[in-house]
Amino acid sequence: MIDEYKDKIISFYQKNKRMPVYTEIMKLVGFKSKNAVHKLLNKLIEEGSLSKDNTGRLIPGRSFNEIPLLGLVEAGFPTSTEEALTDTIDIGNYLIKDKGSSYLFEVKGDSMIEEGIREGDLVIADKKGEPKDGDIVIAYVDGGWTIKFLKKKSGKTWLEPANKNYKPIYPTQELKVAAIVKGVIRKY
Amino acid sequence: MIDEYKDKIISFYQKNKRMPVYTEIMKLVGFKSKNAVHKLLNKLIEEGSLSKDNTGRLIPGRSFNEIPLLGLVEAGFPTSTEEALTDTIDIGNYLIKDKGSSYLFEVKGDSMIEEGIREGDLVIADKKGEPKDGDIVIAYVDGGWTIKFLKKKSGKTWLEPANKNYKPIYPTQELKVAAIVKGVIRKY
DNA sequence: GTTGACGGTGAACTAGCGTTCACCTATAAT
DNA sequence: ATTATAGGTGAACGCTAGTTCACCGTCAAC
Repeated sequence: MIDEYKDKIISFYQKNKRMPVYTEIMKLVGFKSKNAVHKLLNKLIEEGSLSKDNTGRLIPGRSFNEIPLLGLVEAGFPTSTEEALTDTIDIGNYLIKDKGSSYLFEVKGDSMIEEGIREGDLVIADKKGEPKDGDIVIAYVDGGWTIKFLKKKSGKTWLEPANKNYKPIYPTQELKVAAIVKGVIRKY
Repeated sequence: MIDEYKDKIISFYQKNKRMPVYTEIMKLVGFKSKNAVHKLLNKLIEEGSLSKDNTGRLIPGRSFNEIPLLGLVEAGFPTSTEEALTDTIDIGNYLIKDKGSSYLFEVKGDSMIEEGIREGDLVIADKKGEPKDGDIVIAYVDGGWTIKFLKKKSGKTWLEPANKNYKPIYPTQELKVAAIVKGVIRKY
């Protein structure tokens, strides 16, 4: 019962990007009294699904933005119902450190295929930060944009693909590293 | 100036998982009057960074959860400052269709390497839905959990790795498909 | 049968939120 | 020089949110 209520509140949060107020929860779960809502919320807070910040305002709990991380594939789904669902992750926070300087790009071509980056994948790139040897970067080189490994050695800087069929790129004119790739996401 | 204000409000939202109230915005941006906040918000709403729902409550705009998608890597960063930043994506919504039946697993081993799924990657798997031929699945087979391609043909069902060094798995006892892989994420 | 805990209704109270109005001060336009 | 506009202060106000109190029926424990 209480889990149904929680799910409804979570749905509301997902949909409206904010927590519902008492009267809205009343309608959501079918109560006729704000006091019932109050007691429900206290329970949810007690079990940790929800919390209030220092000003007493309702803020979503972990289960609102995060999804459970069940460990290694080898471990499979936890047998003992409940338990072990401790770890959860907010994918956005996991992938994006510095929002505001992060951008997504769609990958074209197979030059990074051996690194597991395929055509159609999205890569998360951060404009901030100092690119290091070995980083995957979005770079402007010799008149075009590309995604490659950045190599730095003894003062030289060049790009290397992750595909035996392509050759390293030793810039003839300019090599501008615009962003460092921080993550890859693929949807099936 | 106004963009600074917006960034501060966004930061507040990221941190507290809720929109600030007028007095909080006052402190955030250094105003001494709630009316100034009111006028600021009207501007932000007008330019679409923010909005109010039908009950008049403040809800975050697209820029709060989403990050810009700049198109193909080949296109690089837009030259004309501003413009073309139209497309943005909320990574969570992009990857997860049915929250509540979605789980994350960490990949071990290299059996899916040719599909671009590597050790250490996280996969998003959905318990709901009917697994089809060709889907990547989390399955329990012959006493262990694994991630593989699901193959169905003429009444037979088996698993295939994406690695020439491994052989297909024709289940001797049981084959239980527990979840369908909907996405892959990798962090560098 | 009695008691107590649980989960809910209904009503009342207060703090504070969002709005509005009057007013002020630079800066730019005329 | 004058005017209009943008962007801010300060105060006042109505409304509603969250809280609290009194009360009630149901079910389980004793």
